[in-house]
Amino acid sequence: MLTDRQKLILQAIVLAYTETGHAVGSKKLVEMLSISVSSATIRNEMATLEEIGLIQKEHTSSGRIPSLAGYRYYVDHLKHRDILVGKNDLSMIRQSLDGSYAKVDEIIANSTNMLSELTSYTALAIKPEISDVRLSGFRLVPLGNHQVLAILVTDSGEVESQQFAIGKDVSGEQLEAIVRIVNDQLVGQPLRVVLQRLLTDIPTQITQYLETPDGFLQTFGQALDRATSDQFFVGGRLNLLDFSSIDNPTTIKDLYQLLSNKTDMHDMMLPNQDNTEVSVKIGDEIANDLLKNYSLLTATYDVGNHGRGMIAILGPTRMSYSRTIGLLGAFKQELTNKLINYYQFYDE
Amino acid sequence: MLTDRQKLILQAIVLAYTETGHAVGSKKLVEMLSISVSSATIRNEMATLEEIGLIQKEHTSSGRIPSLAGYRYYVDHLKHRDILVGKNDLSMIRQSLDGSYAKVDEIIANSTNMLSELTSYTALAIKPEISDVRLSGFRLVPLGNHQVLAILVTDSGEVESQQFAIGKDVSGEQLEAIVRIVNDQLVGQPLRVVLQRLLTDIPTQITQYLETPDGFLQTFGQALDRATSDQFFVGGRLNLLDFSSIDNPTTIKDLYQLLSNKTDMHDMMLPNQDNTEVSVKIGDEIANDLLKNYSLLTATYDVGNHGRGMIAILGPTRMSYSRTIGLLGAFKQELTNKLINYYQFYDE
DNA sequence: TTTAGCACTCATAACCTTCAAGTGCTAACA
DNA sequence: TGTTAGCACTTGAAGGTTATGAGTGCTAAA
Repeated sequence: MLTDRQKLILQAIVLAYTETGHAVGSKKLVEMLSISVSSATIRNEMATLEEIGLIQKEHTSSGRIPSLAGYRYYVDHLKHRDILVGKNDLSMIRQSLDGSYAKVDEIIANSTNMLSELTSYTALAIKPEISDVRLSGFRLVPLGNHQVLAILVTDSGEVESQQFAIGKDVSGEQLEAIVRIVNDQLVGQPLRVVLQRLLTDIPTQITQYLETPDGFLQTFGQALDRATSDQFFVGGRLNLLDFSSIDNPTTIKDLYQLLSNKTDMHDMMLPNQDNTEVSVKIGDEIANDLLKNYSLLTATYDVGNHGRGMIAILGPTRMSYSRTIGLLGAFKQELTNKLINYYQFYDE
Repeated sequence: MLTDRQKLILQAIVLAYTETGHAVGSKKLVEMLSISVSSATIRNEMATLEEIGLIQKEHTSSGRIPSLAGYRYYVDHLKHRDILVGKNDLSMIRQSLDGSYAKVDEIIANSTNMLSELTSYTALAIKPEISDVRLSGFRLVPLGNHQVLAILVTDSGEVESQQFAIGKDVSGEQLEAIVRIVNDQLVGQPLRVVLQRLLTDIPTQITQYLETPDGFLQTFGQALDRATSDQFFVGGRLNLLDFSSIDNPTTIKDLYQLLSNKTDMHDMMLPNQDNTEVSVKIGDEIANDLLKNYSLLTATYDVGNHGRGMIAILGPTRMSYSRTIGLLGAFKQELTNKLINYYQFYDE
C-alpha cells in the first residue's frame, strides 16, 4: 500500500512524463508538487517506488519514468475519477456524428477518423455484431450485357451487392430458379450455415440451372465474406509515424500489416474483465509482441438487439490516459445514441 | 555533344549510383569500365561532364552523382534500347493477371499491388476512361425494412449500387414512378448532364412522388460520384517509407495525402509528349514540389472503345530506370491484353 | 523522519584527431 | 594534344576526449 505522498509523487511523474517525454527528477518534483519537503526526501520516496516496481530509470543517473506497472497503478487508482472531456471535444464529437448516414459503415468509418484526429493516436472500430446473423433476403437483378447483380441482405441490416457475369444463353427463368433455391434453402439460415452449404450441397443444385456455376458461387461467397468480415475500421494509421520509433521501417510495415488483420485485432481488443467503461491494456498486457510499447484502450458499445461493437484507441504507453479515456468514454456514449437513433428508423 | 567515352562514364555513374547509392569516384570508374586510361583522365572527363551539368558532387571532395539532367540524358540516350524484362518478372506479371475477375476494379487494384511488389516502389493506376460515359441503366430494388437499393449502370460497364432509406408509407408504385422519371429523362445521358440535372429540375419532379426526396437524391449523387471518380488506385504506399528521407514525418504525411487525391495525381501522370511507350518524369519535371526528389514513370494503355487508362510507378530519382521502364512497359502490354479479353466477353 | 552535503554516474554535446576517398592542378610525357 | 603520375588539399565519417548538467545514493547531523 502506498502512502499518500507516494501516490502524489507517482501521479506527478506520470503526468509530467506523458506530457513532456522527459524523465522526471527529484528537484522537478519539488517544484511541481508545492510540497514542503526537500528533494532528498523525494529521492527517498522515489527509491521506494522503484523498489516496488512502479517507476524505473532510463540509466543509472537519470530521473524516473513510470514502469508499465506504474501506468497501470495510475490508471487504476490515481487518474481523476470524473474525467473531464473538454467542451470543444464534446461538441466536435457531436458535430461529427450529426447528419444523415445511409449505412452503418459510414458512421463507424467516420468515427475512427474523428477519434484519431481528436487524440492524435490511431483509432480502431468494430461494427455492431450480433452473434448469429442470418441471411434474410436474396435477389438477382439482371443488368443487361450478361451482367447480373447479386444482392444479399442480412437480418442485421447489412446489404451486400456484387456483380458477376453469366453466359449469354442464360435465361431469366434460370435465374429465377436459382433465386428460388436460395430463398427456399438458405434464406433464414445463419450465415455460417450458408457459407458451409455453399461448399457442399448447393453447387450440385445450381448446376441443374447453370452450366458454369463458378462465377455465381464465387460472387455469392465473396459477398458473404464481406457481410461477415468487413466490419473492421482503422483511422489515423499515419499517426503511428508520430509516436513509433521510426528507426526500424520494418516494424512500421509489420504494424500496418497487423492493423489490417481483422481477427488479430479483434482478439486484442477484447476488453479486460474489470467492468470499467473503458478497458485499458498497457504494454505487454496486449497479446502481441509488436505492441509491447503501446497501449490499447477499448470501449464496448451496445445497441440492443443490433448487437455490440467496439471502438478503441491505440497509442504509445506514454499516452495521456486521463484525457484519452475520457474522450473514448464520451465518444462511446454519443456513438451509442447515434446508432440507436439510426436503427430506430428501421425497427419502427 | 558527348564523346563516346563521356557517354560511357555517365552511364557507369548512373548505373553504379542507382545500384549502390554511393557517389562514384574516378578510381571506381576505372575498375568498372575496364578502359585502359588512368583515373586522372577519368577525372578530367568528369570535370567536363560536371561543367555540362550532367553530374554533380555531394560536397567538394566527394565522388560524383548524376544530376537530374544526367538522369534525363541517361534515360533519353544511354539506357539499353531493348530493355530486358526478366523471365521471372514476366511470368509473375502473367500469373498475377491470370484468373477470373468480376470487376475491372479488381484487375486494376491487383495490378498496382503487383507492380509495387515487383519494383519495391509505389504504383498508381487509373481505370480505363472514356470521355463521355453515359448512364445506361437504373433500378430500384426494395429490400424490405424501408431500405431500397439503387443501382446505376453506365455504358462503360460500371455498376454502382447504394442503399438508402425511405419513409414507411412509400409504395411500390411511387418507386416505379421514380424509376420511370430516371429512365425517361436521364438514362442515355452523359454522366455530367445527369449530375447537373440532379441539381436543377429533377428534384422537383421527384417531389411529386416522394415527400422527402433528399435521401434518394443524395444516394443517387453519391453513386454517380463513385462511378465517375472512384477510378484511382495506389499500391505499395508503404514502400515510400523505404526510399523517402524519413527525417521529416510531416513530409511523409503530406505525400500520403497527395497520393489519395485523384485529380492531383491524374494531372501529374499525364505523359510527356515524346511518344515513348513509357513516359519518364524526373525530379522537378513532375509538377509538384513534394515530388521533386522522385521520378514518375507513366504508361498509357488503350482498350479501344472502352477507353484509355494509365499505370505508373513513383520511385526515388535514383531508381533503376532500365529495369523499371522495362517492367512497366511489359506490364502495360499484359494488362491491355487482359482487359481486351475481359471486355470481349460483354461486347460479343 | 527529514535534510544538507557530497561523491559519483551517465547522456549529451562540443571539439579534436585520424582515416579513407576523392578532387584539382601541375608538370612531364607520347 | 591527349594522357599520366604525383601531390597538396578537402571532406565526411568514425572514434576519442573532455566538459557539463541533471540526476542519483549515501552519510551524518538536526
